[in-house]
Amino acid sequence: MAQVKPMRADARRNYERLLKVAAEAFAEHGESASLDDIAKRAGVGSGTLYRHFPNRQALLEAVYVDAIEALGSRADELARKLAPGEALVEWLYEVCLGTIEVRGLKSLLGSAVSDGSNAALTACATHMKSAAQRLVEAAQQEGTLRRDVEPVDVLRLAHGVSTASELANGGTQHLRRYLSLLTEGLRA
Amino acid sequence: MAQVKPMRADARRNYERLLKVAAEAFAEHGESASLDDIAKRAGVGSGTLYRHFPNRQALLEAVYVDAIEALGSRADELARKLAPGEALVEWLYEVCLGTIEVRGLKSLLGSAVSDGSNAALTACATHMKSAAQRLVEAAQQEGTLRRDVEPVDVLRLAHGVSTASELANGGTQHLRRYLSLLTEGLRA
DNA sequence: ACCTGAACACCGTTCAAGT
DNA sequence: ACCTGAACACCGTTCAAGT
Repeated sequence: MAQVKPMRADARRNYERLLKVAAEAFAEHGESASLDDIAKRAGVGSGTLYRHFPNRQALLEAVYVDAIEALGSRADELARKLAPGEALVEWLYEVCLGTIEVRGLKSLLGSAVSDGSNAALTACATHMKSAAQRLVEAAQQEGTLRRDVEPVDVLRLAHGVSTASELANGGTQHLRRYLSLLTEGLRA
Repeated sequence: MAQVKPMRADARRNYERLLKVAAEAFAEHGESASLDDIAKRAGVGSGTLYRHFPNRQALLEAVYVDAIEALGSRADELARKLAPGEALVEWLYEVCLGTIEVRGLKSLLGSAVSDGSNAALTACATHMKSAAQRLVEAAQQEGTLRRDVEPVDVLRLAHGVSTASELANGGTQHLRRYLSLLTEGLRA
């Protein structure tokens, strides 16, 4: 595999400034924060932003890679602590909570589990799908989860539950309840 | 109640042209079709569009009132033909199908069942909610639907199921299956 | 009373010119 | 190799001037 060529010092500095500022901007203004504004706040020409991140999805992915990684690890932690079925339910809860609380994450995860999925987010898509797969297969093995659902179905439905929750004042008051309705339906 | 003042002939003509063109534009380009383009295609200054429809939601609502009315009537038709529980399920299916196939309708129904709901769409919001209420209460009476769900919950969750379905190639291949997972969870 | 369209303040994206 | 920022083609929205 080709080693990634190290960036020039100024390029690396700009890249990191952009990431930092973008994270703040997405947190503040949501997933549709102005890219031009991000470049300006990072003290960088707009072209530089495009050089590093060819589109909004690429920037979103770069900003939230860590959060996605964490969700993946969380799946394994829960798998060690809880029975498979419970681990899946709890993981889905945390995924939903993340997509609601960490503004911008939802858009990214949404396109990650969408079919016409951008090649650029294959990375985080496969990461989420493999985490889901481990929990789904274990729960099916255990016999508590329907056998006719695939990992990607579960992720899409969780995305739907987040969307439904957000319709209530954009909050999380109903998240547990809405999710439990889904998990009732998923039960074997 | 105050009688609505009849519009001047040219105003009424513009209003109708705008509605017609907007319906085409939303169908073609989705709910975020360019308003400026709609005005141009209707042969009207952009200010005229704003005079009749102060914002995008207002225009969306005007375009889809009929479709919403139809969904409401459909609820009652189904209630006459089917057992309460089945009527609710079938109605939700048709609602989801509508929001996926009639581009632009989803955005409108989404904000209709959202809490921070614009006063302007109270009309179609109450319409959908009352249709849902009739089916929900009947099904609860019958004993096939959980008693801890409210009509608005059901509408929000249906919106979530549509969203989940759209993540699969924007199609309806999985709609029945995803919806049935939800209705399993809703069963008393 | 209603319409027009220029004007404004924003977008995202590209690319020639600079270092 | 990378950066800059002007330039372009778009938005939505407002409002003075016209009928």
